[in-house]
Amino acid sequence: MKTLLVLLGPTGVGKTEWSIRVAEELGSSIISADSRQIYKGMTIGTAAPNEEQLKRVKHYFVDKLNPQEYFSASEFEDEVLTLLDKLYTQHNTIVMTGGSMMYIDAVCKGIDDIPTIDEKLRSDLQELYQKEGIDPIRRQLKLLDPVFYDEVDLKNPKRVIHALEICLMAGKPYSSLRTNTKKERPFKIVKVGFNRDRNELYNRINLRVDQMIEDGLEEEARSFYPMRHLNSLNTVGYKELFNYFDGNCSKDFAIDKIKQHSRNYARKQLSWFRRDKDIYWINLSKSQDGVVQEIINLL
RNA sequence: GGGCAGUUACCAGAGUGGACAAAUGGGGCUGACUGUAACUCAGCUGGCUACGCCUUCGGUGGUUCGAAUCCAUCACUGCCCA
Repeated sequence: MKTLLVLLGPTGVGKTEWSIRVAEELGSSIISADSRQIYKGMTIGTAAPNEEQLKRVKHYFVDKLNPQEYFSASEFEDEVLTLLDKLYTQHNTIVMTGGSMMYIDAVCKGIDDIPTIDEKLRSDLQELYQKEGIDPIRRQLKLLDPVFYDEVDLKNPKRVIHALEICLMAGKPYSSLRTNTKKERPFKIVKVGFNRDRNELYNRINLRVDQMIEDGLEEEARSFYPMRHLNSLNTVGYKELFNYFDGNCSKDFAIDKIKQHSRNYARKQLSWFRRDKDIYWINLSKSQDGVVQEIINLL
């Protein structure tokens, strides 16, 4: 039986190191489910696996795309499934690790087939939104897809706009494209979540940010400064420093914000993961003895 | 030693007799979220045996039907003069 072992958890919990240990034990490579580590050069700020770690285990989807390249959970789904096909000819178990909730779900549960929005439409709607606010967009959505209109959070511009984009792009209501079904996969999925006591997790995050600064995060961010408007750079650790480069705040303030936003992100990840009843949780604040074995026993 | 200003919930900070468990912001917590998701959005944030009750606005004592708001006094803090 082919198996995908998914190791997930909030940022800073220690996924990278633990997943490498597990992968080493299994002789597996690692598929990284991280929407930011996938970009080239964003190494320090995203706490991507370092050289030594990359040497120990082959990683996929790390340091792969240019920041200006488009990517999405759906592309991730496709590419991972293709890759798994190939890897399963050699291995029975593959490890996937990361904290990007939607990327993980895309692989495990599938994502509905929705047209990719072309840039013109995207920028047109964006312009409309900037100029006239959300109302005209809501009205159009109500006309084109009354069903979804009743479901969406109308206060969430991103969701409302996106729904309209899809309707216009597809030429039919977004709701008609939503299947609400979990796709079957030709492999078994085992999900393990790493967590820690909240205080410890937050301490680790804070210390890790200090370490990033020491390791040269500021320079790394500076190299991306000209690309700051790209979605890939709308990332904790960079956007705060951009703000500092702009002269809007002190460096210390930016660093504090990086810590804070990282903590907030960790919390949001946990909130997303908690919904998933298939996750087997391991608290790394308790004894770490036998963790690798505990995970392997789940297979 | 003298003068002035101040002390409000986790923090900052409104409120200067009833509409106050107390504006607002920050922070924190919880949650929603199927294609830009490290995004975007929402709720809660004194306690409780909760559509009602209880304890709060530095301490104490007063005035008043009623006080975070007025008076007295004590404590602490800041600025100014010695």
